[in-house]
Amino acid sequence: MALYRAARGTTDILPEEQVYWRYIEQKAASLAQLYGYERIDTPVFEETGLFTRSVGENTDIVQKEMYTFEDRGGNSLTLRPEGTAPVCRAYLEHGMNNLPQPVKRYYLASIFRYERPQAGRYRQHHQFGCEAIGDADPALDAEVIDLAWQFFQSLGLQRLTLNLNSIGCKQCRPKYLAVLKDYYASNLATLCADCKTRVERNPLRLLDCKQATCQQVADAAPRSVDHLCPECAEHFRRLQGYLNLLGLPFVINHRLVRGLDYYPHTVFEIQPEAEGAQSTIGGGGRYDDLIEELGGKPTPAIGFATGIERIVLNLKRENVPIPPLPRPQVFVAHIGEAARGEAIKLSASLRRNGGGVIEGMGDRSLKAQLRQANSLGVRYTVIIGEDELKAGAVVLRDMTTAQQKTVPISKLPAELGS
RNA sequence: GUGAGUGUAGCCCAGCGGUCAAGGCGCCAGGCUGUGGCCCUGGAUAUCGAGGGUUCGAAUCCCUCCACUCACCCCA
Repeated sequence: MALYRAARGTTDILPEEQVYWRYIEQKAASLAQLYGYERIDTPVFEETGLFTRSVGENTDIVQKEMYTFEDRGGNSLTLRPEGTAPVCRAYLEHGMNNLPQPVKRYYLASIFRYERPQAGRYRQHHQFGCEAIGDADPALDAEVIDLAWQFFQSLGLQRLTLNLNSIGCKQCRPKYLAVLKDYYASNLATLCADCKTRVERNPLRLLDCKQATCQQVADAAPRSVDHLCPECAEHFRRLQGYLNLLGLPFVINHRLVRGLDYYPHTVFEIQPEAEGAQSTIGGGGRYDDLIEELGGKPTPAIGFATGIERIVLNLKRENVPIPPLPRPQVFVAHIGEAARGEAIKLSASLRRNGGGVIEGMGDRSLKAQLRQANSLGVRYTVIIGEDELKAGAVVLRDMTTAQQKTVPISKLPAELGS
């Protein structure tokens, strides 16, 4: 029947799903506003270099997941695979370093990654993200984490875990990585095949391998928090103090690392308790070196992002009640062609008055039109036939009580308003 | 990129070698010629994922491909 279907890993968001999306977007926007974030929309594609440079040449995202193409002018462009770099690019491009710091921006945007689709994972997904650029205060870390946490709270998601870690800065991280490599080199025999290659390629990733035996090795591995330089240690200590002040129930997870190269210092992730492969619904951290990497002055920053699809998944899983979207409450039915013109005029005037109206179409029987009104779930049906036309009136039927009465057209708005 | 499972109307699905591919939901219409929801009756909608093979005969068996789902990798 259908000649085409949505491309692999993409999906249509149908009206049944839209309730969740509107609910989430509205919560995101109002919460961001409470913390002083203003919305920014960046283009869906950017010069490829922006991402290879910021996300990191050796990350999976850059190596195998980007939608990169050449346009007719020969430029290499890439559909954005994450939201932070474009915001940083805009920060620099528009001289936002001249604004009061930190600059706070949020976005709701499509993200594209060429991956094998599965539950909670798509080739086009959507993120709500916040970025606070231009301040190194650990209080800003705490505020961002609080925003992320409150976001999920306000959505009604329970049973979440807030994981926190610090993976050091440019100074202390290399030293820690050396210690980590040494430790793993001496445990090489017990590691899974993937981990054996990670020891050289991406040692931090060793820590969150899902293999049982690797987890035992990871549990006993040297901890990044024990190898922080004094500045990083102090930052992390103060952050925890602020989080305690806020009453946020964080747990320090020594095995929490993040997949993008640009995260130093603070990293955090929020995970639902429910099982399933996609355990993370939101995460973030500091990216103090990114603005400089993109050609700006050294500028500390922190942000976080959440996947809307995964939030929807969890809202459904936890049966969180979602308020319904408003729909027209009036159906206008007509009997015969003569009444048709009046039905059209009446519908239009009700709408201009601010009321939603659905009109019966075609020359269908009154019975059929009422059936439709019923399945649409409207509160009232207005009926216009020849009798009403002559009298300058309509029949107003209350669909819930099945009571109906004849009212003059001029009185109809008042009747519906009650 | 790797592995497993599944593909029959808009949706849920029966049929697993032999009449027009069954049922439910939904849709349309009638019973009630100007009145919905319940009930009853009727109707429309399926190249049985695609291509090839085996067979007198394939939705059913075999092969290839595609898609979907789930998991790994990785990530939101």
